[in-house]
Amino acid sequence: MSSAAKNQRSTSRVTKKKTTGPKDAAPKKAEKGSKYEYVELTKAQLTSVTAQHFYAVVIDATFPYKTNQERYICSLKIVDPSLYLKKEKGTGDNSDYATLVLYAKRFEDLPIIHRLGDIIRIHRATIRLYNGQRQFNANIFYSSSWALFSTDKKSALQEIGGQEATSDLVPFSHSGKNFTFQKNEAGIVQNIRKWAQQYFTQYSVISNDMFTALNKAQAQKGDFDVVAKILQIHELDEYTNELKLKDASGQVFYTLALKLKFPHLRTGEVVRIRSATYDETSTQKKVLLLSHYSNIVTFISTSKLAKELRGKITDDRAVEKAALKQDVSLSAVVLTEVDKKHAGLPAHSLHDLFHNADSDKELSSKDTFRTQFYVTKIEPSDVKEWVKAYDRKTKKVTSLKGSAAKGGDNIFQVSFLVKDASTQLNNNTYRVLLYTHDGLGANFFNGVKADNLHKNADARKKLEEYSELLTRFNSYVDAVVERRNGFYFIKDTRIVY
Amino acid sequence: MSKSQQVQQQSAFKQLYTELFNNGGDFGKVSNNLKKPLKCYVKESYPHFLVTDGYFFVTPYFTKEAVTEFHSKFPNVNIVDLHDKVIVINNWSLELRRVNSAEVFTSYANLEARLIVHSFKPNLQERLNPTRYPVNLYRDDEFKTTIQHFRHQALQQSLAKNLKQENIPDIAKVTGGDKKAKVDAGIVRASTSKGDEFSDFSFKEGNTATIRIQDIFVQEKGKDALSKLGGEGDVKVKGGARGKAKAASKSAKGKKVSAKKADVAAADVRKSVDKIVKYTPNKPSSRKETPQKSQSVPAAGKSSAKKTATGSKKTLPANPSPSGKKSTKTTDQMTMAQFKRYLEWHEKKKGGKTSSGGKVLGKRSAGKASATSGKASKASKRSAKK
DNA sequence: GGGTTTTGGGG
Repeated sequence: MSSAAKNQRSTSRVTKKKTTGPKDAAPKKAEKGSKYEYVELTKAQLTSVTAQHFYAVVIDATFPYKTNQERYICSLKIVDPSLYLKKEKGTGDNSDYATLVLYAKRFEDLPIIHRLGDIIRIHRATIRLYNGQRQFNANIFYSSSWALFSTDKKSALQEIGGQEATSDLVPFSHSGKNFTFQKNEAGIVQNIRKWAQQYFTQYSVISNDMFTALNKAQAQKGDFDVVAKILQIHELDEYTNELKLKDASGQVFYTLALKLKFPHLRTGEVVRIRSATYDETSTQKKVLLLSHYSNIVTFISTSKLAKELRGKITDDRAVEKAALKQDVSLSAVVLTEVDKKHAGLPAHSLHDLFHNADSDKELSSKDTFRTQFYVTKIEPSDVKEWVKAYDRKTKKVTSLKGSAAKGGDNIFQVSFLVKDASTQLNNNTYRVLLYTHDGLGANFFNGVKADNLHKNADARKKLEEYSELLTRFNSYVDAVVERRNGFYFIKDTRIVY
Repeated sequence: MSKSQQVQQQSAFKQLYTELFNNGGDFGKVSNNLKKPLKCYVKESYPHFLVTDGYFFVTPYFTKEAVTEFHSKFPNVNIVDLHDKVIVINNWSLELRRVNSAEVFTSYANLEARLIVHSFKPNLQERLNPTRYPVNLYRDDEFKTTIQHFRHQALQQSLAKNLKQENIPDIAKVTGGDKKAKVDAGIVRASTSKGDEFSDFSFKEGNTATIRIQDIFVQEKGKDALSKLGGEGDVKVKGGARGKAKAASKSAKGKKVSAKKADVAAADVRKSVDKIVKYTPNKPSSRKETPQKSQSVPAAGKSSAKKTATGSKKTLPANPSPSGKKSTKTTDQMTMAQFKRYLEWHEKKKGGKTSSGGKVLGKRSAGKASATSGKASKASKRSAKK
């Protein structure tokens, strides 16, 4: 009858307290087979006072939030093969759904939805009609329980290595200490998973009536939902990421997303924001405000909507171009782009690169890293000395100053004194080198080659402008660096402004 | 060098605090037209006292004079019971402080612009209009960025001053193929200041002595009000000086505060009342938890505005504390949940240090804050939140 | 329940 049971919570979340935990995900009462009978959302008896069990696909969710001293809530929108399309005429392919409200005494007892399209199993929920809609209630603090199954191969957290891997029939997270699974459930999970994949492939799921276009955000009275592509994730500080979003309307907005709360977000992905408000106090850039119950979720891989938006929305850097015309801009500008071949290279902070690289086993075993920083100072301060004559045999460099022709090749020999969020408050600055003697970083200055800057006024002027651009406030460099002899050299990185 | 705010900033706090940072922390350089009385809503009064301008909440820091004057003029009103009330801050100033942002949530990147209150009064009858849910100014995207800009300037200035002699690694030195070469060779100290934290700032750090809300609580409810109720009177406050050990020793010295330079601007703060909170057509609002015979607000746009003689000493709140007289009960104005919360808060703090700002409280602080009253004006209503 | 805590940079 039951299989795949685990002793520990399968969730990766850390249970801070150890108070009397809620009951098992699947309270075991009878010893006989089908203890739980799963009903379709549409079949659940509205008149029944008995708790019911079901499997459903999540298409929206709040983040679990505290409402008072003793309660936490998580509200979801769910669908299944019996309930997913509005039947009324003129509603097009607008989605229909039931709501599921889970109540708990602890934050840890509620499900965190990072991705739409995943499957949730509920035991012992009650149902009623609320505002003409089917609403299921699950009191996790009493006897209800939940379990989340990933529709894609890996859950959102498993994809970033933040959660233990599980097989197809094991939930990546569940309430309670234990999880039970009846033999007949395997088919149910596989069926609804397949249905979910097809459903997201054929429909938008998040139909137009379920979100607001960003170019209409300012006119909204209260909060609204958004569907947009993440153009950029800027690490504002140790705890916060600033997302640069753009939706189908073409409007760009920024919003702050706590790293701990939304660890699964990645540049280029399409997301849905459940509840945001227009910030009337931001005058330098468009900003969306989030609340503690706000959520930012991605879509399962088969999502038609996400796929369309990923391909349709592009970054024209219009905001940045305008920002660079101001004396001081509050919009972060990432000046560079790294070669596509490093797309999968994980990023590391300067703290890791300079304070942990020799002590951490993982870090010390690697020599190529992706990293972001801002340049506080550039040496030589005299731009004309950025390019030197280099003798490959003696490894000696010579200033090109003076009329005498120098032998050897012209190379860039520049040192950037940089800093980032992980080192924001300390008294250090870190050396990252742009030395092109071996070819590394040769294209950094976007086409400006290493030439005698004492003579080539044109090149010198461009580099002086880049010097200013690099060291100006709110300018950032996203680079790939290679460690050689304890030094980090920029490579495969190019300024795009 | 500062930004061009083409659009008028709607939040008074954001505009004020931003200007302070953009002017190097010098309150004297902040636009005088912004130095007007501040009318704000008291979002919370204990264990944290927070006021809002309709958009953001910040912590007001009361000087001893402000507290003394308040208690003198409003003998039956507890500062700690001002939750959900409106107050008008007639005399104030701003100052920059270096703090530990890991402990002070109304700060960012170890910097805090503090609103020093020299004189304020309650507008017990006034209700402000509903506004957006107030959020922490120090968590605002643009404001955080403004503070980063401030630090960026300080760092670059420090670097220009301390790293005059350049030192670029020789190519011969970096091409050895030495796998064991350590990366710490790339670490460059920005300034010669002691400690690991960057501290080479040029701004004049504020040092106005203020009174912690916990002390005001004890003053108003009695030194053992808390312990009597099960909590501990000995509470510790987070924040203030940077570094715990440092904070303790520092405050222990109890340095005196020079009352002169103190608030250059304090004196300028007068003019007419600023319309901090947007007023709106009034509509009688009724609050559930505070049974107050709230006067229904006049129909006009501005409203109930009881212009209680602000500067006069005679004024007695038409409608004192809920109980009609100064309350000493710690449970006043609190729901069971809130009560439980503050008891827990005290419980958690006990055993900690006693000082907060790193300054001594006792001595009079800076500036002879002359309470200038603006005319309380545009009143409005604020529907009670649940 | 389409919402507002403090853990006061998951809540």
